[in-house]
Amino acid sequence: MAEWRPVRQSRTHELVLESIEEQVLAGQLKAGDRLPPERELAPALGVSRSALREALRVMETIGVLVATAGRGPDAGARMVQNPDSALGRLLRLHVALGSYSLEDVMESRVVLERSSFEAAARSASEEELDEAAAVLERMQDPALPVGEFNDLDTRFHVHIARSSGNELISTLTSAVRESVRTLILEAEEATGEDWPETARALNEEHTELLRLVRAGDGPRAADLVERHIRGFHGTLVDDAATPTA
Amino acid sequence: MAEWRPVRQSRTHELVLESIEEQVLAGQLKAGDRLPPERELAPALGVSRSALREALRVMETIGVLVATAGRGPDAGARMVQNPDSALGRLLRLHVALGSYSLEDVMESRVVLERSSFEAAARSASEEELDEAAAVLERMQDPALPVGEFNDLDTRFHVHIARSSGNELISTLTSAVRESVRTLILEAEEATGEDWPETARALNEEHTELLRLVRAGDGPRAADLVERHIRGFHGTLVDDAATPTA
DNA sequence: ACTGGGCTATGGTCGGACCATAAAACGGTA
DNA sequence: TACCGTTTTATGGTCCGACCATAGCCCAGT
Repeated sequence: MAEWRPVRQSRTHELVLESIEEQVLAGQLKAGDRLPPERELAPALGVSRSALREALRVMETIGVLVATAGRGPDAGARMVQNPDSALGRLLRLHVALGSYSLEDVMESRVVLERSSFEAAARSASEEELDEAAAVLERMQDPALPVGEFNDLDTRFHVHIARSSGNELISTLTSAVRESVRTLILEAEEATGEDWPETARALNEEHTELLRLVRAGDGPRAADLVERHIRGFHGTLVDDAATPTA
Repeated sequence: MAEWRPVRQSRTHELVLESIEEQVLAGQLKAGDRLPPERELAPALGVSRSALREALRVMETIGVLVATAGRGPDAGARMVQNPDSALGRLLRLHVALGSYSLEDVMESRVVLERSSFEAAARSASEEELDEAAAVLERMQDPALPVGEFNDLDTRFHVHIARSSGNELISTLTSAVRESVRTLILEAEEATGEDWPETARALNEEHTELLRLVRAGDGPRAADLVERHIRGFHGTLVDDAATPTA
């Protein structure tokens, strides 16, 4: 006997969603296109404005739509391509809810960033690497607050990912890194007086990473970034296992 | 002079969202917890029910909340962990809108699945691999419709990813594969009378992949899955470049 | 040509009514 | 007491109509 899932028909806003999604998948609704005003579209679809709005909100959450009030050609609901914040929030919440273990997240970072660094060593432009170098420069300041150090750290990694030329991998890298932002931050703050030494060591690794990428040495860069991530996330995983240590 | 982004205060539902997200991040709202009924929560937060509902809809989209009507302990809005469909829809729409090129998607699959197969070769259980084998078994039928073949194909890959033990990577694998589902399907259908031969070749590769995983030969399995993906996605990318070819 | 004040299109919010669903409470009968 | 059908009620889902907020547009007056 087959299994029977409840059919759960209706839920108007889901139908609306399907309808819009269909248009997107069929290519009839492209990035940049404007949707009709809510007050027109709702009756055209035969639903209430509230139901339509809930569907639009979903699209907005996914990062394929923005809505701005007012008048003129830029007002109203427009299709866009902004996956980053959407993916970020999604992973952040799921990590917080424990959908994914820290080990899994660390392993994913390793996989994604090995690829990023290898690709960056192959194809990143001088200009992009200079920007990454500028980020590292700012991280040298020993008086830098931990929070800012952490943000620049993320920025460096994401920058390399972007420079690798693969939009999807760099979006994923950014989202995964951001999902453990507070955890990393807490771990860094917990180092207490050892922080300056930790920061120095991290800076050294980052500098070497950039050097290897510049030298076009993909394999070595990949290996180092793996050690780099395991090194720090590793302590994180350990701390999580023995909280008071 | 620094840049000034519009501050865009309010948007009530976003504030509500932040408030809920805060509770999740603080660990005060865990998977399985129930939220108060909308009619209580809305006034408690000082917002209208509609605004609250839009925030809840966002949470639902992200896959951290489900809402069911009715009475009893299982009714109402509950926190859950269901990232898969959320990520699937997100990537599917973004691929459709052209946020990511086919090359990027293919490259991401390579990166993710190399890791999956390597890990599976290391740690997958006999039982899980038997299930993967059962999927392959069903794909042998030469009379199988292309659509079903495609779905089973996805299932095989996702199954291996799951068996690798990394939830995050397997979720990503599934979502990425699903985002190009229709594209792959169209390509397969376009093979016309060559389809049986194509299917046979794919089956052969799948069988060999499973054999390598069973043998615990991670490196070779990774290399083969890379060739496997590039082989088929490769034609896809080429076709996209020259549509009428 | 400029400037300022109203106009209007558009999304955002609100409150309240009503519908749909599913469990729980109830009550009657064997 | 055990069962079964009916009613109640808690809960999300939908709809409507009003009003608020925002930002470009239009036009009158200088």
